[in-house]
Amino acid sequence: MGTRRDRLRAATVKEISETARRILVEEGPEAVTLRAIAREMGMTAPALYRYFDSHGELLRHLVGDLFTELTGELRAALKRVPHDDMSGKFMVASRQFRSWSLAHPREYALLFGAPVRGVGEQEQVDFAEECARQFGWTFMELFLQLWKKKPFPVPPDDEIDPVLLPQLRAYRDTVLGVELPLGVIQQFLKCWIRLQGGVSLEVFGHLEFALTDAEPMFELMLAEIAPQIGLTYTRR
Amino acid sequence: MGTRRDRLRAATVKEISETARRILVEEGPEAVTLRAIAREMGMTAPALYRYFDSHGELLRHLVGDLFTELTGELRAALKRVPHDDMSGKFMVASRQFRSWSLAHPREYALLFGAPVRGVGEQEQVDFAEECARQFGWTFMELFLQLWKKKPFPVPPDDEIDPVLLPQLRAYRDTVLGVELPLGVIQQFLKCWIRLQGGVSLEVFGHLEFALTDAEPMFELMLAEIAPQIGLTYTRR
DNA sequence: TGTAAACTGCGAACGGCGTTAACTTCGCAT
DNA sequence: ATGCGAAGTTAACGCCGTTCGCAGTTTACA
Repeated sequence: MGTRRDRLRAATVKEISETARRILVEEGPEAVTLRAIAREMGMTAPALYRYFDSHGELLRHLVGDLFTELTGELRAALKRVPHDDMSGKFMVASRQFRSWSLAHPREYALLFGAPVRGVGEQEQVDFAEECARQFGWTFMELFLQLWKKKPFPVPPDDEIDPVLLPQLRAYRDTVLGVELPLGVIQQFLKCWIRLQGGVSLEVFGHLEFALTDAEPMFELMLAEIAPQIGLTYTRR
Repeated sequence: MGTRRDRLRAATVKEISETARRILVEEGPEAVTLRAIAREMGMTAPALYRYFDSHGELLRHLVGDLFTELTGELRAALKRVPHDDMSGKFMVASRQFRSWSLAHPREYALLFGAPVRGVGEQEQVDFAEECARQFGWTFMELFLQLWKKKPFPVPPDDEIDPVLLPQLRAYRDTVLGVELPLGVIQQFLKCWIRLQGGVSLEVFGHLEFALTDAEPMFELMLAEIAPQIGLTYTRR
């Protein structure tokens, strides 16, 4: 398997990814064209079809890489927090997510923006989708640790919206495959929606009508969420 | 002003807008091309330049129209609520915003998605921007009425983050031009971020990893927000 | 009323895009 | 050494936004 051609091929794939990434950062998502990538590499566009079936698949691969990078940074940041400091872990994960998003708005748009034509359609088992799952699991895992270590009050099943209940159950049993009250998942979703919702608005500039620096609002949100899940808010 | 040519011109502008809108709805944002619009109208693409300086400006005009439509629907819905029922007004406005967004995902992406190249750059005083302001004011106005009619507790200035304080003050004095505690604006932003943040995630499909129908989560959010601003949550 | 200006459309063209097809070149296994 | 398949090329097709020059029509004014 270690044949010379295989190594060359792997190197080329890597160079394509890196080139695409650089163009994305420097010139924005719409500049990530096959011809631009090829040009930058001293190749021609059709040659890229030896490595990716289409422009969309190349972008999807890029999305996967970005998810992996983001996940890596989150996990690295989490590791730097003492194992028993769950409040610290939650704060760090949330703030790190926001930081990465603000530092990489182009990339963020690709990962969490409106689904883009040519990126959305998956063929069979998707690489990018798996990376996204990894990312999601990072937060979910943290949340589960949180609850297992120091259970916070969650609503019993019969107080959860009957439309929501089966959805939560399906998600728990099919995707998560863990045993825990559905109220925990409801609480997780509530928190995650606030977190990512807020970050999305900020990254896309939809708070600029009133704010030049939305960090205080983000911290305010953290301070409001923390006690809901049995944590104590700690300043940066 | 009522010259024959002026009337024809106005009619053409209107037809262009409607055609663009129809293509947007039926085939998605990336299908709204000058050539497609012209084709559908029995014209050629260069002719459209007699009416809009560029593709981007045409899209910006479309954005303005969409904002106006959305604002109109919100105001109409608000009018159907008794004047003194502020809880009802808040619920209706929030739910109507979500409904419109879910019913018009393509349009929503154009209005509230990641800033699109060619749409973002404005030249001089912008039509779309003014329409967006109108939309924003609809919610802000409701919020002010809310507070004036039945003031809810808001943090005093010296409890607001010192980084946030001047931003809120600038927004109140420069944009709003009304007299009210800065804590009210902070509270408004907190609510608006939750509202639009949640709707954005849902419309863009970023809750589908766990939910097929996010309405219960939206209602849960409303139920949590309502008491924070002196309202009582009412079911749909 | 005659005429010049302004407006509105057209076709052709430029460069860029994704993608396909035919063709060459070169690495590598038998 | 030969033959096969991988990796690259060029040429082409049909899209796209945009510009230019030209025609026909409407308007405004002397």
